[in-house]
Amino acid sequence: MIVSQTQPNEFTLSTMINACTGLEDGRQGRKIHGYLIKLGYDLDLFSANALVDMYAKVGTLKDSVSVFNGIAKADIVSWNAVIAGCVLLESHDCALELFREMNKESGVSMYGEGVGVNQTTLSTVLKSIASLQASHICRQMHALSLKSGFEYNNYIVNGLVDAYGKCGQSEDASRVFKESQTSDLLAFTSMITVYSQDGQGEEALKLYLEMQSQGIKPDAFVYSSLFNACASLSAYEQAKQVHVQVLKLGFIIDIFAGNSLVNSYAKCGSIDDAERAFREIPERSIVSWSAMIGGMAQHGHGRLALQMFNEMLKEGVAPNHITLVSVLCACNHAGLVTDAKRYFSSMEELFSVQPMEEHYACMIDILGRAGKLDEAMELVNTMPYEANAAVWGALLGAARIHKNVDLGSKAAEMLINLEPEKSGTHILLANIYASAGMWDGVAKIRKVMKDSNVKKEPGMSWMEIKDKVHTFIVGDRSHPRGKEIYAKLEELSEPLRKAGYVPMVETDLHDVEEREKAKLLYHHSEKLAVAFGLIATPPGAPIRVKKNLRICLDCHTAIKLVSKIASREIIVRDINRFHHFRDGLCSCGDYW
DNA sequence: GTAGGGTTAG
Repeated sequence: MIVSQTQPNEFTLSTMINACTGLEDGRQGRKIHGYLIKLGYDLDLFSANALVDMYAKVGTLKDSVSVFNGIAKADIVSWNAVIAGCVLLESHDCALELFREMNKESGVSMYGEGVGVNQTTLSTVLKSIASLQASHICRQMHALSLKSGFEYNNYIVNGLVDAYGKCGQSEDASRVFKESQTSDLLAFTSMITVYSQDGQGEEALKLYLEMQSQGIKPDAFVYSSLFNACASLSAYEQAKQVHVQVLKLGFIIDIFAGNSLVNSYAKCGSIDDAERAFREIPERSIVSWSAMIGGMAQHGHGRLALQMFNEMLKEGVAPNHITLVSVLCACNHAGLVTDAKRYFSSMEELFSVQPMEEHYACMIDILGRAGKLDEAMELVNTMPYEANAAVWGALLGAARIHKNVDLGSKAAEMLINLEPEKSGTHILLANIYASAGMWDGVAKIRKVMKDSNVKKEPGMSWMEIKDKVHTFIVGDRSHPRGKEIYAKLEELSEPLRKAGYVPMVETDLHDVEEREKAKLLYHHSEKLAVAFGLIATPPGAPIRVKKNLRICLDCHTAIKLVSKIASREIIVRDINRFHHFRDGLCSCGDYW
């Protein structure tokens, strides 16, 4: 019997195209497309939609759009697929444009019923909104989701939480999340991520507990965000606990969570734990290396950071622009000016990374800190960028260290123009005036701050004991062990005085009486936190403190002496870097 | 048939 060969029909072929998409075989997909045309099936809507999807995922956006444009009567799946293609290839404006066009056709069009939008459409478009950080459009999409009754769909909830979060609207994200009452893992992850990226580490950890109490099983995504929450809180014990849970759950730690863990331990003040975590990552990526090098830089271990960088190069890993910022940063914190110059001038040739604004800012900071103010200014004048706040900030810092009133006032003026709301500029300038004995200048700044209503941003410090984070604000007595803390400071005042500590009352800009001022200064948040550390941890244990601003000059001096008097290692993470106080000295070498 | 969450610097 003769069996005639069966010709594939359009159903078979569209199924095969989907298979190619799944197998990421774009070449095969293209071949089948040829078949479809040859057999005259290319006008079949199912096949065309499959092609739009296939080209977007394993071909080119151009081909995807071209097939889409050839569809006579695109249905909602065609639109969703082509929009998803734009999102996938990060043509977010294109995605929004198509979405608008699609809406235009939502009414009664020349083909009759419009295609409308469904949950898939909104969920896809929300991703573009997140990437573009378009908060205005996000609000519109939210309204549209409510109008369409999609607010309880997990994809939509997750999309809205994510988009609001990326647009910097964490309160809206949190409202959507709470109202949805979802128990979806991805929505929880998005919300936890929003909190941790918004500096609300406590909220992130709380939500993680709630998630567990609901019996939702976490995965590696959740942990990478959680480690970031620990990093932002500088919560070392928390990071360790979460790390133990990851190990217990038997996750072979994935690269993202591993990188977050390295970063977290470094930011929590333990560079040794960070390095152990780093060594345990099976296949280290450029992010792992950058995190490790950046961590060492922040801790002031410049030479070690450079060694790490060389090790990375030996392993054949190419640095990116962030790695090189970290390398320069390492040179900066360790005062390695010559090395920095070498890396800066050869980075393009050796690593094909063109110096960006960040690299210039870093290099200017290095030169300025080292007292090479002329060289720094020359770089400012010759670089291909307009000097930004980072550059003027670096110059202001250099002017403070090297007591250069002219440069200081110039930089401060520029900075106040660029960032009028920040009080730190005024305070640094006051420091410069004070160190030059220009008290009328200090008084003038005090007046300017009062008149222009620039409030000194409240300094806060944190100290973690077991799994609790204790917060301190200047002069605050509400801590349960407040009495003991103040008694400890009182007890320290005599040995401090004997060791040469003189309160630097002059540069304090609080508008209060002189005597009141000395008291305030002595009860700065970082001093309270350190005193608490002394009474709440066993003798000899390191004390880890985090501050939301730069550590103040007076506290820096005092804590150096306390480290000697109390024989304690004291680690303070301020907004810029770590200060390791030991035996009367600080790892920053007093340049920060 | 079309849709979702995570990492490094300043």
